[in-house]
Amino acid sequence: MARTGRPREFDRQAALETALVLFWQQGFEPTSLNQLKEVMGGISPTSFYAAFGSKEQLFREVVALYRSQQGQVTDVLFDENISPRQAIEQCLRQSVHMQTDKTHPLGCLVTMGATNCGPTGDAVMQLLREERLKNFGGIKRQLERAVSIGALPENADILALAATINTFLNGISLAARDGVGEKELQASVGNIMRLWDAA
Amino acid sequence: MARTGRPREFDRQAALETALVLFWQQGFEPTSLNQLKEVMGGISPTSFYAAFGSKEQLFREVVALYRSQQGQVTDVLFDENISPRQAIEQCLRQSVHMQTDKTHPLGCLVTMGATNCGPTGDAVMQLLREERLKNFGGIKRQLERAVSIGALPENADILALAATINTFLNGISLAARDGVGEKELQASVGNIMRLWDAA
DNA sequence: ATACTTCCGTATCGATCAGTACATAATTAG
DNA sequence: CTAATTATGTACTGATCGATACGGAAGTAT
Repeated sequence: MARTGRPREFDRQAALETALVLFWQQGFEPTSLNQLKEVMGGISPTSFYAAFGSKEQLFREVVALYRSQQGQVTDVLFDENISPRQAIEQCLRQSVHMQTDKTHPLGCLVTMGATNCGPTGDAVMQLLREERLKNFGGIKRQLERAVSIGALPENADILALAATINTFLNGISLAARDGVGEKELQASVGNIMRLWDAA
Repeated sequence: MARTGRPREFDRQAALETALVLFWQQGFEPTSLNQLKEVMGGISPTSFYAAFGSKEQLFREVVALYRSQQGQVTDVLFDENISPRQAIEQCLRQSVHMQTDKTHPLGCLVTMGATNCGPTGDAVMQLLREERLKNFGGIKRQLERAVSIGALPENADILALAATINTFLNGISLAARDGVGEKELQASVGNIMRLWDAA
């Protein structure tokens, strides 16, 4: 049974997708309500707030959507059914592929979505930071697992290797936005993985 | 001979320094004139515009100041009087040291100063992008020099190695802001330099 | 002294910010 | 039908954005 009341006249999901693109391009703070309303189908402020609550709540929904779509390239970091080395390499290769895909904004929303924030944007900055730290945690856990199953030697400096991988992963976003191509970045992933083999 | 007219009542250089700190913390767009005027000694809008022209012009001055101070850690990329390997390693180690120094905002202004921009911030974004691409160019030139003097083999994939180093360099800013310590990041530099030795 | 130059503080500009008030339209429930 | 519910469009809120107008203050030049 459809719920009561006047039906919504715009596609909520489609509006979320276009909001995602805008936030991805510009980040949280410089993206204005007017811009959002316009790209979300020219909806009215009343419709916007009735459907999404506030700019920050919309952003949180957008981040969740991103994580379930393009951002799932990092999910493999938490997969314990493949080899640790495969998990890391797949994460990096998929991240490079996704972030250099010109069918959407370059770089990563979690990495770049809220880097320039005034005092009002602290909560949003923290939201994305936690997402990044989750990924860093996933990297570390895969390395620990690698040591525990003998895929990496006991004396490997896995904290340093994890930091190296994490830092490289962070850097992909800016590199992509600065025009570095997928080819060079995939070759760079090959370099990073060579560190694994030498560890 | 002192120049004519009423003398300025605030220290222009000191005001620039405090503006640098604020832009470094928050980035270009979310930093407001009110915030700037306050930290710059509580100067009036008239004094601000007379002395600095506009928010964007102030930012450009701030970037130049940063480049001449903290940002000079990358100048070594253009030094042809030391070995190419030393140039790269010094750049990375100094960058890590500077960007994790808690006496000023974490990360790098050139990397993070204008990542979230609306349509009005394009010029500033481009300014920092060009600074980053200059550094990337310096990395590439050092690698070419290394090949030319036999410090790297002829068949080394220097474009891939340059992209790896550049991407890592980009990533240091976010890593530092997310709380990764200097120790782990210096160890990561050691890892990156291992790629050089294996090239 | 007077002109000239430069900086100062206050008050304010139009535009835009995120968010709301209010009356109305469209649907379901009874 | 009426009531209840939910969405709609228009108009508008106070706050803040970057930037300016204007008159006076403080210095130098002659």
